[in-house]
Amino acid sequence: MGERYRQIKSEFNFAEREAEINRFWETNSIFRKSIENRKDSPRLVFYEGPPTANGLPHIGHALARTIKDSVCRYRTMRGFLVDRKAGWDTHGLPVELEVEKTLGISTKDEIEKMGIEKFNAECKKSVFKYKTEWDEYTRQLGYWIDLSNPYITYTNDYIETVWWILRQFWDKELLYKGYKILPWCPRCETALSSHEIAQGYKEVTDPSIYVTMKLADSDDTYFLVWTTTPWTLISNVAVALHPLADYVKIEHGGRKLILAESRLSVIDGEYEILEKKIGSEYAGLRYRPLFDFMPVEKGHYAVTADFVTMEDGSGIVHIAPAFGADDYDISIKEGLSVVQAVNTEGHFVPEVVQWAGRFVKDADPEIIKDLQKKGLLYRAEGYTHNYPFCWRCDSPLIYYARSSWFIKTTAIKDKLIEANNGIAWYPEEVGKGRFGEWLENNIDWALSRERYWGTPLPVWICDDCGRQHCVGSIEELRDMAVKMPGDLDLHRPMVDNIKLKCPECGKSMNRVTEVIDAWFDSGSMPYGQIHYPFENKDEFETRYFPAEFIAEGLDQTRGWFYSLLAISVFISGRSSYKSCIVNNLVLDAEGRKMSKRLGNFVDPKRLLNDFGADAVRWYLMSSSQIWLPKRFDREALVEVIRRFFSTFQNVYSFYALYANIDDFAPDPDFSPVSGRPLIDRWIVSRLNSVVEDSIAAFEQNDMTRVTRGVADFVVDDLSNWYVRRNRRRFWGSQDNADKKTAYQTLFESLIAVCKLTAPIAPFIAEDIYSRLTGSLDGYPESVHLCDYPVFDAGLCDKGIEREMDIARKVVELGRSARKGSEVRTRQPLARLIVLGLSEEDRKRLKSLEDIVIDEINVKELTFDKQEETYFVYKAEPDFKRIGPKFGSSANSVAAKVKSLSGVEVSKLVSDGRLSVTDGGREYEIESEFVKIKTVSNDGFSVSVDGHIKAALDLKLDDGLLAEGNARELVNKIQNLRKSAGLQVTDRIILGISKNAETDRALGKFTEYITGETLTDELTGRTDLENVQEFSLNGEKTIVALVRIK
RNA sequence: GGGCCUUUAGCUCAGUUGGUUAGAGCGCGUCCCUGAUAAGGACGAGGUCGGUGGUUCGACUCCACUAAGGCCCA
Repeated sequence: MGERYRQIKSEFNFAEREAEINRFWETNSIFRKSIENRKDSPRLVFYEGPPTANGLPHIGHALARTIKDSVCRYRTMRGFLVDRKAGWDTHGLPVELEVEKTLGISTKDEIEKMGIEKFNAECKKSVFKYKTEWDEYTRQLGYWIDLSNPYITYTNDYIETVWWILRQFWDKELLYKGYKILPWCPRCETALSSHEIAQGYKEVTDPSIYVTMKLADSDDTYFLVWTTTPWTLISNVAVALHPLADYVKIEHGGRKLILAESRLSVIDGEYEILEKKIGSEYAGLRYRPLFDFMPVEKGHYAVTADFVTMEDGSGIVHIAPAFGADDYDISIKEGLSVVQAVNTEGHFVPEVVQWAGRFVKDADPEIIKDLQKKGLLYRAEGYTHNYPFCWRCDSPLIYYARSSWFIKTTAIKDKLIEANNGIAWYPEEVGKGRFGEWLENNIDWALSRERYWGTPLPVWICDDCGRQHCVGSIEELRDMAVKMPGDLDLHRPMVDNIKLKCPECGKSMNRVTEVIDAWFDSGSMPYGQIHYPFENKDEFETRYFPAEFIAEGLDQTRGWFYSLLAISVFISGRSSYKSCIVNNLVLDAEGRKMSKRLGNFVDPKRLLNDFGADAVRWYLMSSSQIWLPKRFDREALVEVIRRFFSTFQNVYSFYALYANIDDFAPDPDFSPVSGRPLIDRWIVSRLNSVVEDSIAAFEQNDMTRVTRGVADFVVDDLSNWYVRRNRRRFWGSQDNADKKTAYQTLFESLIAVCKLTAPIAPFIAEDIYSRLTGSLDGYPESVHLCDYPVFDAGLCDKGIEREMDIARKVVELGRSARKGSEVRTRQPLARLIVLGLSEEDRKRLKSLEDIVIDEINVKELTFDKQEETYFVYKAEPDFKRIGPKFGSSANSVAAKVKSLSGVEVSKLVSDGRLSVTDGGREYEIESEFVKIKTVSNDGFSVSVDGHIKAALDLKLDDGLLAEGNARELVNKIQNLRKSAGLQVTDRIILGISKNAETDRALGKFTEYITGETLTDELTGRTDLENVQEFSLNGEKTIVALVRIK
């Protein structure tokens, strides 16, 4: 026997097979060839969102990467050149945090003490801490991306591009220094930008307290003031009321309180309203401060502000300009003092003697207690709301007045919105909804970070004349530098040490100390990855920009999607990506977010080892739409293997088993599809329909539809119908044309399935493909070097598909009827009668009658219209419906329904209603009131599906019984052969005991029995080596056999 | 408080422009097949399509309100 097609070993393991394929790809540079192959083809630009390698990859990365890889592979197979350059995001707080942890330090003081140079050196080392794991993960997942030449955001080239971009903003006066209230991380001691705080909202319960502030010129009147941040009370300078809202002064518990009328519900117990005024009438009223740690030059009186709401609190809010954007704006307007009782680490300053050095949030309970002691606390409770936390270190953020550098994105807001409208978002809602909303509410990008490991902000300021200059290239730096270091590294502290000569006054200029938001780095990657414009300037628009697509998780909406858009809209006037595929989170099996706290992370490495990358990839694409939150389900993953992969492999194994015996080599010229049998033309047509739909789905980035369509085809059509129906064609020992045609059709189908599957399950596709083509000439060495299948309308015949649908439907009905009759399939029956088909469908079915006859094991397929010959309709009352309609007479109606004749029920079914008279009363029965059943007439077994009915004629005659017995005997003999351990090719001597039933079988079917069972000698002996006794139609029967050596 | 999304069988999910009887896989039950065989297949049970109201001859589908959950933002 030849081994033209390598069989799949039964002990094979997915992960091992994939490792082997990976070696094949690497040894033969398949990835590189897949790109070089297309060197004369149109380019399709793809951008890789850079991960950070100082954390381990998780299952969510597998989702985004599978999408990216599948689309890129698909596009390559469709004839595009798709460059895929990897990238690493290397700057920023997460890196610094990791290093602090390793060094056992936690403040900026400690960093500066050890020296920025040393600290940054550690950061640089730490950046690729898990690079090995990432590379291995990438490889194991089968993610084809060029890891050999990645862009790295910390290189001088990359930073130079970022500087150049910043310089463009500078020249347009869109890079500025401002003083604003910013979300501030007290642990990291730096401000965060809006897209950073967007990453870290959490629901928490904070104190919600009402304090009383005594009016300055009254002994018993107080403002009732609400706040959720007690620690800011120490920096209080004013209280604010809504100018137009109604406020009341009430007598309550022995004192007078002022609060909003609509917030009186916060008062516990009795009160009396003394006066009612609008907010503005209280403006200017002075009050006595709760605390006097901090001097206040101007303040401690009531102001009015539109932002005061009547939704919660008392309608009077406390104002601390240093800790709230609204508060700060008011203070500017009113000229109030800004009191800052908190340092950059979030601790109280020394002046706040009582709590000096305490972290403000920790001091809250004590402050509340203190107020209570002084009798100034009216009420304290909890307030549950979403509060921002640092997205990396998890500290609660505080709003804090700070100077910072900004990019004036609000100046290009309209352009951002316009550019966004031109992006094709998948799914659409993300772009139009979530991202669009975000852009509508755009605020300036807080760019600077008072940190160490990042792209230094290239702004120098003259010590003397104050002139500011933004450096846009290394060359410019060199030109302006007083002294350049030899071995240039564009990081702190080396850059800090470079002084420039002021072009204005000639004095020395120093760099500002800030570095920039790492999101600006990653958003610069279309330019930075090729060192634009210092290199690749001319090819930029033709080869590198914009990307046809990018694909990342939903969490990048405010992150990378935004930074990419903001930068490219400004630099290039349009979006750097034409389409964007957005995937949702991978949740655990209970639908909860995977988190360290819950410990419910799925270990991706283990997953890949246990099930293989293909299964993980296919599962991620097929289980649900990628834009829905995905519940990770191990069982479903196993099911992918069982249903699709195993079936696919099984079909291959079947092909290989027989094609090896015949040493078959495909030759399409030998049998053009048009000349092949109907069932071959059918499977080819189905295949083409799947090709057409897969392409359409891929074009919409709908990988879910692709996977489902392909899997259904392989399982339902190719395996369960085409192969099963055609087994006998492959068995024949003669080498005839029909067998070759069957091989040819199955070969072509398998090759096509390999190609269809290749983008999403690249390993199994490659494996089967290489087994199929390994011994053949003229095939590319890898499925990934092939073109994606092309839809051939000429081979797609919806008529044939419709025919087969009907045939399969009738077969199903026949089986159902078999089941109802309890006549086993082995017993042939005379005929199956089909009713309810149109003339056209009858004709269609007739052409496939052999299939139906064979599947149902009947001698004949006929058609009829006379339903009553085979079954009668029977109506059963549906009490749930009849009851409400007929009330007390429901029972008599039900009885009438039961007594309806078959003819009457037919009429009811066809007309939907039936007029009846019952006990002199006339009414209508509607078809909704009854459940319709069919009852087979004697001698028939009927099954119904909609308007199609199939009736099995149960009459048996001698001939049918004889054949049934023969088949029963064959079945028993085959079982015996198997249990005796015989090979399928072993010849035997067979003995069958003598009785009426075996005589009947042997009378006509001796040849059939001996042929099927490979019997050389048939005897009546029952004392052979292997014996089986059973009942044949009630007669005790013995079969015995022995292998002929 | 705002935006977006989800809700269909015990579980995971389909359900195309509104159209006869709402589907699949798993699980469950009952069987069949035995030359793809430590495979394969069939049949069956199981659903008031989150709820209420509306539009329509007709609603899982469109509209309004509402409930629960998720993500994001204030």
